Amino acid sequence: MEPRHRRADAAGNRARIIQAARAVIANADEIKLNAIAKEAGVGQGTLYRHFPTREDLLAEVYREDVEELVAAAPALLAEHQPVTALARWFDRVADYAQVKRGVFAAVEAAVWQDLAAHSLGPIGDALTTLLEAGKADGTIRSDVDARDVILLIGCLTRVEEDEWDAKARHLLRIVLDGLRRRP
Amino acid sequence: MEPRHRRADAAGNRARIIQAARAVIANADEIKLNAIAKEAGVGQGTLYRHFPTREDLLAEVYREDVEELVAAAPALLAEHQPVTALARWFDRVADYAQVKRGVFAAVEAAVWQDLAAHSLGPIGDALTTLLEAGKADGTIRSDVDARDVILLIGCLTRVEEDEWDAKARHLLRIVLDGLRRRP
DNA sequence: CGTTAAAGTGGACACGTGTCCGCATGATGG
DNA sequence: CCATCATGCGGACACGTGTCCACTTTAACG
Repeated sequence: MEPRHRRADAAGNRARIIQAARAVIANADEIKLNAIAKEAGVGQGTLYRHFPTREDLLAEVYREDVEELVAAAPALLAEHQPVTALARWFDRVADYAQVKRGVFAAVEAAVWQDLAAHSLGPIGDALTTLLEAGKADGTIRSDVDARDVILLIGCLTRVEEDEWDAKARHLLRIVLDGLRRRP
Repeated sequence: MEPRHRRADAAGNRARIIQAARAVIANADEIKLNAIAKEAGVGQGTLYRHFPTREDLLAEVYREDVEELVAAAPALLAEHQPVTALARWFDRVADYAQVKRGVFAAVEAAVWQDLAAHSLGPIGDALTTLLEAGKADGTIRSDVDARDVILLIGCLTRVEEDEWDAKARHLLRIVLDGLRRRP
């Protein structure tokens, strides 16, 4: 009486949807869900059951990038002072968002969806690690949490392509300064 | 061969659309453009010609609030030190966004649409006034402009209703600290 | 194997957005 | 007052999103 798990074909469809999504994202500049469904050779109902929201799909497509970002946090902490580590991590975020352009917004949406569900999610955990280290040595203000930072980082979503280089890191620097403990 | 101005009826329709928008916003919690058109007794084509985007319409509906916000800047500067004035102005923003809830996002969208058009727009001008005063007396970092701040403030858009009181001002405070000149 | 019921499917459908264009309307010059 | 035609109207339409449900497939069990 095990939960009567899964259906091999369902997993196949799921995989094919992700693959199709990658293809569409790579080739078209528009990301239309129904186009992805068609490309994958499934009905839209199938797509929407596997990925209830557009964000769910994109988050899955870019899961690896997210994992990389998450893994970077402890690594940076091992090498740098907490505030420096946080600064470097912000740099990574800027790099990621620069290349992945439109997708950043969607992934971010997925992240704070996690937050709404009272679970921080992987990115939130990574951030918490960085923030706690900074609080512990007194360089980060004690009244901030991962959620605050994710919200603040969200402003990158609005930065236009052609001003990215000029604005993104600059904005993150301002945020970082805001997070520092006031002397 | 004067520009062959106007059409009295067009102005009337425009006014009726705004009125209808107010009604819909007040009564329904959903803001559907076609519902507004219907309420106003005009076709959707008419609505879309007068207000090409949803933001244009909402910005018009809340023009008064925006003007109030704009007017507050110089008034606050007359009474307080620049940083304090900026802090108070942020408070106003928080108040406004708290009451106008969903609309804040749209108005903000309209604002940075202005920015994209290389004109700061009224809000941008108000912010510039505040920032310049702060730079002049050395309390605000010199490398920020109104656009940066508008982008940063944009994070309020994502704050949920039920955590507004706890988060909004807190986030604005962090931003403000980020804007301060580092001692 | 055959049965059975849950798991899964896919496309039709409802909805909101935004565009487009043939038609009417009202200001203007005669 | 009438003729003219730019200005403006409005609704039909195309499109993308997301939902729903009658039907099919899979795999556990006898």
